[in-house]
Amino acid sequence: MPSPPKTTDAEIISAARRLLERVGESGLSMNEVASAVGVRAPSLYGRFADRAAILTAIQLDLWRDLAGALGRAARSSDEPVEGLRAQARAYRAFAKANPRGYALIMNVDAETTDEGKRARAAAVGFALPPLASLVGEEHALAAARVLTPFLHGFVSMELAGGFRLGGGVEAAFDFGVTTIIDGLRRARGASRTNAKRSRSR
Amino acid sequence: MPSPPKTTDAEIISAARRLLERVGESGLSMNEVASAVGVRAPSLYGRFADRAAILTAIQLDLWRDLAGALGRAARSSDEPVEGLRAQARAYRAFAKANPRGYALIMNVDAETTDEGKRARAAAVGFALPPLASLVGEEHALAAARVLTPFLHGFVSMELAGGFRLGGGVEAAFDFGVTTIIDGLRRARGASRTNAKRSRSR
DNA sequence: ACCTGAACACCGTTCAAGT
DNA sequence: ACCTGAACACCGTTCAAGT
Repeated sequence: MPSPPKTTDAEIISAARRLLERVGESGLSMNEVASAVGVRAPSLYGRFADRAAILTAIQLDLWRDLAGALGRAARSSDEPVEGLRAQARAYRAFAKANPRGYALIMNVDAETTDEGKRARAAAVGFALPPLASLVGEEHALAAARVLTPFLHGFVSMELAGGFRLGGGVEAAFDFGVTTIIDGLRRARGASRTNAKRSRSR
Repeated sequence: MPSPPKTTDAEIISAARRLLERVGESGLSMNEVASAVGVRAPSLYGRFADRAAILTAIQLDLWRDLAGALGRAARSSDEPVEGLRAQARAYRAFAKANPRGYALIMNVDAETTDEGKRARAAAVGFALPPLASLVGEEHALAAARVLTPFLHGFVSMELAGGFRLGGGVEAAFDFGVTTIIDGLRRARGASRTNAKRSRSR
């Protein structure tokens, strides 16, 4: 006499994600996740290997959401600078909407699956085309390694309660994005520090 | 018949810090901290309110170390660009030497005491003088809000295992620092986006 | 086929008892 | 004065038993 499932993987993940935002990673217990989907803790082990597997699944979910938001932003404009600005805004908005989740996917100790790595690469990748048209194909990766760290650093400092010395955080963010894009434009061609070799000579 | 102390606060903190780097924050148990200093877990509660208090004490210790390293770097050169470069290198070196500790002090969920806030402000403050001579007193804070997020973002992405797309991470870091300093120099005076008001007109 | 209570080894924390 | 074992409420996880 087979028992019908009381829940699904997807329901567990989304319940766990909501719980994560409410109680933080260390507060996310198997008991609470289970009771949020109307089941007992041991039942979760039929679907996920352990607590870490649930966290990993949440991460994948978050990476996909972030990649989606960045993709939409990228498609919002053909003009590279405007496209980059839109992505920057979308990135910050995502982090502010999912602060605990954002911290989770950026965590040092986070385990990642191959799927997670792919979703992560996709998210990072959306900045490359506009950067390429801004600084040239061969400097796009180097440029991404300036802009992306700034975005991550800014929002994670903001979420951690930084920027308390006054002044608008919104304006500071825009200023940072503008300054970096300007700096990158200037570095175009001039710097070969981070290019493997300079062919055009 | 008074029992002599078997350990000290300082010994506990430094043992806990070593343990943190080895096993990570979630692996740092009161049992292990206690046994590392030759005592039983309940004894720790005579010195620290709870586990969170030990983590907070570790954070203060780390902020002081970071502030010390940045201060030394700041004093290494009078030339603002060279001073900023030295601080950037010191910042990255600190994070790489204390990866788990670095993650701890930057954590969203971290509690902070007033002492911690002061040590944190001191650490951030060392970049202001060279930035002031680079972009002017009134834009120094805005400039710090571009450079510091980049530094934090870069090292935390590096520690999290980012930058796997090839190319030298070292060179990428230098390129970022250079690009941002250049961008900030150019923005001097031109941008009033993030200044409260423009007096010089 | 799926869910469950009971059990195990752990954890942070409290507290009365020891010296 | 400081340290300790015992106890409590929790936690993740396993597993035999239920339907």
